Amino acid sequence: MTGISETATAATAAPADDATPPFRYTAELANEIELRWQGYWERHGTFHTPNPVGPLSDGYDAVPGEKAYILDMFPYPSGAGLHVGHPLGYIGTDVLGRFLRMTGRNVLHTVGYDAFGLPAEQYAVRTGTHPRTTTEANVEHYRKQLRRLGFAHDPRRSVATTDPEFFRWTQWIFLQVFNSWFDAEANGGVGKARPIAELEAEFAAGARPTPSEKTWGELTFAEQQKIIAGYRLTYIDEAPVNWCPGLGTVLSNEEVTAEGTSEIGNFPVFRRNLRQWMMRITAYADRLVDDLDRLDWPESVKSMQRNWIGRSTGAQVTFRLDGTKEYDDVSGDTPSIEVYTTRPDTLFGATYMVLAPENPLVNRIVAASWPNGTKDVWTGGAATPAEAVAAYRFAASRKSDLDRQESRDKTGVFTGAYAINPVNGARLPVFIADYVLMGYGTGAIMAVPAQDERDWDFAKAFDLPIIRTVQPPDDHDLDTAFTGDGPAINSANDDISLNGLGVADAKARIIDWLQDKGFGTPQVQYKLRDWLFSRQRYWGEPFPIVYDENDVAIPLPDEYLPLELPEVENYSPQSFDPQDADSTPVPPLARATEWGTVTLDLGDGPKTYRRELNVMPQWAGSCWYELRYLDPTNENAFCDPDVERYWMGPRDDAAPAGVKDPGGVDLYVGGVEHAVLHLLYSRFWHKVLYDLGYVSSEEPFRRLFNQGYIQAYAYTDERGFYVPAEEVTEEAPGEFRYQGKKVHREYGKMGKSLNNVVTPDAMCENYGADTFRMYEMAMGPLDVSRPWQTKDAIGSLRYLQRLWRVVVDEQTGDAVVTDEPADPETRKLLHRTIDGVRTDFANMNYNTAIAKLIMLVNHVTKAGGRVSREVAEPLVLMTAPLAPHIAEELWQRLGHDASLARGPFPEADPVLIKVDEVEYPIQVAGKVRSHVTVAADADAASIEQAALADPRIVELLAGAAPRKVVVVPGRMVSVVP
RNA sequence: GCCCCCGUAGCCCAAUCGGCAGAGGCAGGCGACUUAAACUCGCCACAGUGUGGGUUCGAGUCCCACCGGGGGCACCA
Repeated sequence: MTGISETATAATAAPADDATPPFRYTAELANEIELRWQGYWERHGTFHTPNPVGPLSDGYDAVPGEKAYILDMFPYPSGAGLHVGHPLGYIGTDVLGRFLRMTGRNVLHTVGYDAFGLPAEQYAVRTGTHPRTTTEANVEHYRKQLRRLGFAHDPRRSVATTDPEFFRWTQWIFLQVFNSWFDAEANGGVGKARPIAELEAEFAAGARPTPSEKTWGELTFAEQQKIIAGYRLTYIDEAPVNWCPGLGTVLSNEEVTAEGTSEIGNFPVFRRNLRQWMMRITAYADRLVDDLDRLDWPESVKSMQRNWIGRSTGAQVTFRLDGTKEYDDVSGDTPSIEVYTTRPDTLFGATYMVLAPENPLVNRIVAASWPNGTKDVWTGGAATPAEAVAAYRFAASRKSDLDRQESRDKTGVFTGAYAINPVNGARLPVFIADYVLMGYGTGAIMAVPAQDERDWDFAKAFDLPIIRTVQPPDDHDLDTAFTGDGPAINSANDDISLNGLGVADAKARIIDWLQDKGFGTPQVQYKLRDWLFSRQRYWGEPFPIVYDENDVAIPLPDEYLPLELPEVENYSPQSFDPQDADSTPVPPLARATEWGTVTLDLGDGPKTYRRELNVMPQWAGSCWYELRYLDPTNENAFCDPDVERYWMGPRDDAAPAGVKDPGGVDLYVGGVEHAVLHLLYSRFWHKVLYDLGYVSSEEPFRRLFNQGYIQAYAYTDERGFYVPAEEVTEEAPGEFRYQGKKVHREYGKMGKSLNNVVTPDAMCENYGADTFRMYEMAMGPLDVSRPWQTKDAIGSLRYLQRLWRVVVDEQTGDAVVTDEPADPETRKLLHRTIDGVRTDFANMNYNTAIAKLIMLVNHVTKAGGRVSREVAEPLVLMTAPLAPHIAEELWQRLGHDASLARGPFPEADPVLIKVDEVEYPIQVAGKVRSHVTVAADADAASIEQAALADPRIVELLAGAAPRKVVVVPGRMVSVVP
């Protein structure tokens, strides 16, 4: 925890002094007004949003219009508190929510806290403070900071994932997932989750055969459960996982960077086989990809998810090994190699094969000695294939993922074995090489160097033949592979010819043939792996699972929820040397020895059970929090189905034509960094809940918007130390000084270590929350990143001061508007402004809305004299979503008793927006030469006539008839001489 | 290496379907107010749209190439 107001602030609004008029809108006055109205809103429950049914339904009958569910990605409450970058999205959603509420919508908007997580735990490890203590203090601090900004949040709906009343349902949902399996046949092959009980019934009835000799009834409970575990949507598996000794925990694939380090802390991550909880997210891979098309999301996020799921279609093909070697060591069968390929059309061009070094098949196929025809480069210098393979495997095992990436040079050794190409009987030498990964496909490939760059490189390095089976275009560099489309060549046997076919047709033809002959089948592959769900940490949700004497995982019955964390002496997972790949995780809960075993009566008398000692990852709570906001006090369900249907249910009119609306939150705003973590996990959980009938929406977030980041300049002195950014001055363009000395400017994040943090607290103190909100929205469109410049905020303060003076006399504090009507010009401007501001707000174009408001204020200010109420009131109302406190204050001073939170919002008179005359620019030879003013409803012919009659144009044409005249009604006239 | 997004005034940003490059703000200059300064108010100036081609009557906007910035992916067969 740090002090938040220690930041020095050089540029601030000038303080009020004796010379300042007594009722000027200064920072001091703004602060007084803001605190007062925040108190008012809280006392009156102004932003309590009614549900259609249930305990929060008070006031629902008075709701005038449609609902709108607006959501921010909830924050992790860190000890450092907020800086000015954090609230950007929250202000954006607040402005929209306030605007919609003023126009009659029932707006649900609140904020909660993603409060389980590593920092509080690491702080606990260092200081012994319970993570709950730290977390609750941080949440309190965040609440205060956010409250000060005047958000129209429903405070009753704010939850924290660490509340037992919240994680009780996180655990409950986990159990629903545990008690479900994915029936891929269901729903016309789309597949859906179904209760495990239905699966057990199928086994028991014999409708589904057991994978053993015995019938279901003959199997023991433990044996049955072992079979069932292979179906559950969450299950324990011994599998290669990402073990991060530096953090003392395992991590999901999504939490590991491409460099093979942990996303948090940047520690090395190692692949280890460990027993861990997994979530069968891969069962949903198709739906997760396909349903992206139904979402109103940024294309970049969609493409990141598509990429992560990595669906590809191709074929699995069987290559028989050349049967000259004795393979009767195990089964007597001649082994074969299964490969996955997306290019079965290139089968005729396969010239060798590669197994991943870790592929278990390697042991069986290694030849006793180098066969005839073995080239020197294939042997790795070893005397026998076995030696070469052993040496290569050893070397490969020593390479980290990072090492593998650093060099793309192709390495490998020959196994001494040959496989037979099913399409032409060619003998293909089988290699092992680390460019083939065990974790994808079958861990084996057919290599087609002519149509694959990697295979090309390997073939060149190992002197292997290259056969082109797709005709490259004439301009193709013949020293490279050709991976594009083209007619097949060299691709025929006695039975089938692909020659002349394009890639797609050739694929279809050969797959049919392979299937016909029993050599292969069509196959879909995914990069997505199951989600590793357990963590060796303390500060997370405990699994509601116990184990019986046979190690069978038993779900805790509902009445045992929430299962709370035990008190422990020491919060740290066992700590390890970050480089120690062979260490083994030990969860902190293992220290709670009494808690770890428990005697329960789960139906067959009291028995002793062992508890699960891992906890859930931080993503668990954020997988469903948007549902809890809807019905936060419900003790019987995570959310009432009627409430969910009202706020998130699918609606025909919410999707573009031809798209079946999946439902979900109407607008979800947050940073792009969650593109494949939170946003993929929560979609998965939501789909399970949908399949099980708990929610009516198929997707959690119908529309997603990524806000930009507020970045900041940082300055280093000649020693390289960061100096306080707020005290740096620009002496000349590009020349920056701190205390007279030159400093060097950098651009990037805002952070304590860069000495450039500006807090919302400081902005409120020096300008007021309304100015701060206004400035953040005026800086540019919400989705664009921009640099923070504290001094620029003065412009927003000036606007609010002018608005204030429109209503209030700075000397007396009295309202000064007149009841005289506005002059026609002002009235027209007003209605054009209303029209534009409405559109801009609805599209979240706040910067342009602000520009229009400033124009109107400047217009009436410039005119001098008292401003008509007819203009002043709409101005105040239109400013309200952006700067709600001053707007409430002025609204009251204009004589209104009620809050403006529910409107009215001004409406533009269509008659007044209409223009009756249009000034057309006239271009001659593409250059603007003159202007002519014509009635707005004039037809093209009369516009042309007027333009050609213009003296300047007559002069330019000098009597010649124009070759062509282009008239764009409402726009311009172009004359081609 | 591949893919995506963005380059408009000193700075942050506007500019419907391709139709007069400027809405707004900051900074700057001049002036009013002030004993003075700050605040406030008024007025003013400032770019031809990263570069080079192309399409068009007309290009900031569309197409191609390149340069600069940001992001994603990176042996996924």
